[in-house]
Amino acid sequence: MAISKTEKFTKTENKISDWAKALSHPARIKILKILAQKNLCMCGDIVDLMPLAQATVSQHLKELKRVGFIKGEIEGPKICYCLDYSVLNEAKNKINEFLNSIIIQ
Amino acid sequence: MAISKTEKFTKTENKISDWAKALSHPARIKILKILAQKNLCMCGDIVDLMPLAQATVSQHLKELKRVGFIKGEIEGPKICYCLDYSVLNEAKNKINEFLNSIIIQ
DNA sequence: AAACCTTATCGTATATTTACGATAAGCGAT
DNA sequence: ATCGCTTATCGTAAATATACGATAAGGTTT
Repeated sequence: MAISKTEKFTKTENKISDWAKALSHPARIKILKILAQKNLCMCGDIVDLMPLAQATVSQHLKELKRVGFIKGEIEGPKICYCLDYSVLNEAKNKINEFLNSIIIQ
Repeated sequence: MAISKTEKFTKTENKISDWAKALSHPARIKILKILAQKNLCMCGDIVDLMPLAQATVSQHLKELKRVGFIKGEIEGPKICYCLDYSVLNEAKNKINEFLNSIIIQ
């Protein structure tokens, strides 16, 4: 974009769109699914299951971390990723609330 | 991006992320809100309520039309936009279903 | 410490997104 | 037909996003 117009919109509008942005790539949807199935997951295992290079997966993980959907903890030489259910729940509720508010009159 | 990797992901992963992409800008969240309040809305009225130039608003409307969240009908010289509740409902349900599937074990 | 494994970051290329002014395209009224 | 109004599209600039190989950074093991 040219210049960010974040300040022209409300906090809620920015929050909803920011969560949506984190969900706006199929790779990130797939990563969230993988983490949901395994509960805890070594970074390397995620990379193995993804059709993308390690560096690219790392970038997607960073974006998911940015909004707080996942957390990573150092486990020796590896990193153990897991979902942050409280943030995911908040996002789920607020997105749902928003969509309901525009659908139901 | 370099090369699109859409074919490497499932139809559902692509669908969810595509809906999320449409919601990934505060301007588009605001446009949906405006349309929800007014039910029907002339394009010009939307432009007047947005902190962006007419050409930019038109681009955002195009993205919302692309995924089917809104429809536009020609009304003489103007264009009347409205929400497509069936598509919005489908998106709401599928996004909610997805988030529930990763939150609830 | 050296070799090894794991993952983040850097550098880079390309595509896409966002934003805007200017213009075109379509309709209504004069 | 021309003028005025409305909105999409074009052209363009700048920012972001996506992808990958290469490298760095940090821990383990030998």
